[in-house]
Amino acid sequence: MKSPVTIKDIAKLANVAQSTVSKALNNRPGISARTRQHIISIAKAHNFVPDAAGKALKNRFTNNIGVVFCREDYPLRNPFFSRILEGIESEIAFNHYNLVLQLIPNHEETTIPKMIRERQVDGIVLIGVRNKAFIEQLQQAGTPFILIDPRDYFPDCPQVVIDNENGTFLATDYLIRNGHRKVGFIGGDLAVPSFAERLNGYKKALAFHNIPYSRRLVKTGGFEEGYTQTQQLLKLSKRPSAIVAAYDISALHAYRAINDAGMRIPEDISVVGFDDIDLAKMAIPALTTVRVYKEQMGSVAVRQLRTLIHTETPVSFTPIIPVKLVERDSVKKSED
Amino acid sequence: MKSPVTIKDIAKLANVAQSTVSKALNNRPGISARTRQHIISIAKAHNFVPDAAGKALKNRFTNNIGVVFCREDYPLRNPFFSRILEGIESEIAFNHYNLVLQLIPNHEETTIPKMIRERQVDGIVLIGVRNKAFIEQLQQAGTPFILIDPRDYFPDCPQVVIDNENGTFLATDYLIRNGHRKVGFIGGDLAVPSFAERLNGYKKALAFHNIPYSRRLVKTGGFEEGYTQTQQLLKLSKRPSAIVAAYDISALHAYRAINDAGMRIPEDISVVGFDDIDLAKMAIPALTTVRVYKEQMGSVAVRQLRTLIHTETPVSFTPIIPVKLVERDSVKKSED
DNA sequence: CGTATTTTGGAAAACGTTTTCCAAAATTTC
DNA sequence: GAAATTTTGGAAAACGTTTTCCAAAATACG
Repeated sequence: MKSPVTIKDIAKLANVAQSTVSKALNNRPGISARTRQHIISIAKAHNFVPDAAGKALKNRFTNNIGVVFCREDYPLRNPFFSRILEGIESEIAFNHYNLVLQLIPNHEETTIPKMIRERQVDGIVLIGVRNKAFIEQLQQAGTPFILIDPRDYFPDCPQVVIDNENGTFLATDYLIRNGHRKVGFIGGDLAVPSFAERLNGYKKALAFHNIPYSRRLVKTGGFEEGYTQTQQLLKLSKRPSAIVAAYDISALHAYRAINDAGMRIPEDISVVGFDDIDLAKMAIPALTTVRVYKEQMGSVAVRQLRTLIHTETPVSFTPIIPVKLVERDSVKKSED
Repeated sequence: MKSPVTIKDIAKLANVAQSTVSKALNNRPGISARTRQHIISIAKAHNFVPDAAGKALKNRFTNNIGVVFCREDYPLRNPFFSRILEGIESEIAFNHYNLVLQLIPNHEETTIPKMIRERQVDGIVLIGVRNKAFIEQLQQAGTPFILIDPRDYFPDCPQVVIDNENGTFLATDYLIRNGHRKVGFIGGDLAVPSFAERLNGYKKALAFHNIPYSRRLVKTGGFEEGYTQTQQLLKLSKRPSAIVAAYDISALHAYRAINDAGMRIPEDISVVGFDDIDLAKMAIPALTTVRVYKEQMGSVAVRQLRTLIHTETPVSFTPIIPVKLVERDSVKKSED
């Protein structure tokens, strides 16, 4: 590592004081246009770039934003989280911040990451964190933070959420309008609030069309159990003609189960997913699903966080990211 | 943001000098075990954590490692890159470093990212960078760096590479051993060295089995053109009974083309991929492919980089990550 | 031309660490 | 018990910035 050129060097070269260089380079008033130009040109010529550590020490701002995922979610390989990260990244890059990525385990005893305790970041975005103790530590420490799609409710925390209920309402409504009266529902864990919301949307759509809700048509459990959940639905004496999956991943597991049972999509059974991950349109047949604007969630979160960082008394405001039904080929439509 | 507790506060509380606190906390000699313990317990009690900026300023080490991808590769949504990133992340976390993520455009005029010029990172890992000017700037600046799977050859740079040639050799050899004499090859851009290597492996396997190489069986071009490439192969008067795809993504596009042509895998035509991304085993039928140990590439790169950072005169050493053929269900086997 | 005002640039301190050097205290040696 | 040696802890400087405060220089005013 070559020894870098410092503000002191520039001052010497320009025959001025350090403070003058600083003023010139940071557009501070108090020096003439002439000297400012002079200094700027010398700094450029010598490739001067102010040192981040020096700046951070003085300014108390690092220009870094931390992005925290749960390790257990395998956020990097999970296409849903990846897209959120893309949104976060682009917004951070746009604002000339740095993105510090951190995966944390989800134990109750998890302590605040080093990067925060050491004041390496000005604020953090948390995705999928469901650890109450962790959040409380953060609040105590006074670190600005924002939650994306929190798995547990932290009602008094700044957060960005998905319009889950509306999404499954749209999906279920769409199926019913296309002649499906018996609609199954598969998905994850009822203890997860966002999943509970999705189930709710399904129920509301049934109610809206005066179709009685039947517990037997709903299969919950592990996030990845779509295969067995679907098998159970197919075994029912009066099996559903359509399935709403709370996650595209579940829907794709359903695809396999349906395929293995010798049935065809959508001729024998229709499927609608939720999330619109990349695989949805790659699947055969392409999956009709509820699109979640994942990139938007990420970028909105960063924008919110930036105001949190730079404002003294933050106003709590919870953006709800809308959803949209994307019609593809996995639903059999009624003729009329 | 609450004002944090500094080393000065601890010194005051413990009735010692700052320097003594520093020695105690950093296991430096020159103080008695008694005072060391005393100071440590006080520091603990007051949740003292040394400030990163202060440390960096003094030490000239940030404990940050930069990870640089090309924006055009969409590395976050690309499962291949994601897995590399997972490997990088786990190795970085293991060493208590921070990961600073940075996507750069791939123009020739791209300048060194701010995080490097400002000395925010101790070194960087570059993935898929094919920009000569960029690499040269880096060398000039003296930043420690390592390349992963470089798209162009930078022979004198530290790098981690895939055993591409061996991979396609194994794939092609496997097909031939299973009775396939007419084997097609699809993939990306010949200007990309790693792709050229993959093509080479295919040729070598043919030669090994005394099968003449035919240019007509090889379809190159865009990374994502697997669909049309496969269509072309299927249209040949004597169409191949098997296809080697240089990337799993290409293979999955081939799946669609084959499906759309009304043929079945592997009964009518066999397919082998390369990379072993997640979708490979999820595909129907599960894709036989060449596994690349992507996580290992990432972690090896970080390990190499760490020695580059902490050594004065680095020894250039190029780890070649091995590959392995993973048999699944997309190849029709000969009876014998 | 002398005074009042404004503009300009510099000296010094501060941010939170670590490290070097030195003096005082404690211990050993005779 | 004094001298020589070792151990212990403190004062100060340094890392690269920014900011505050002040004095000198330039300009305006009468």
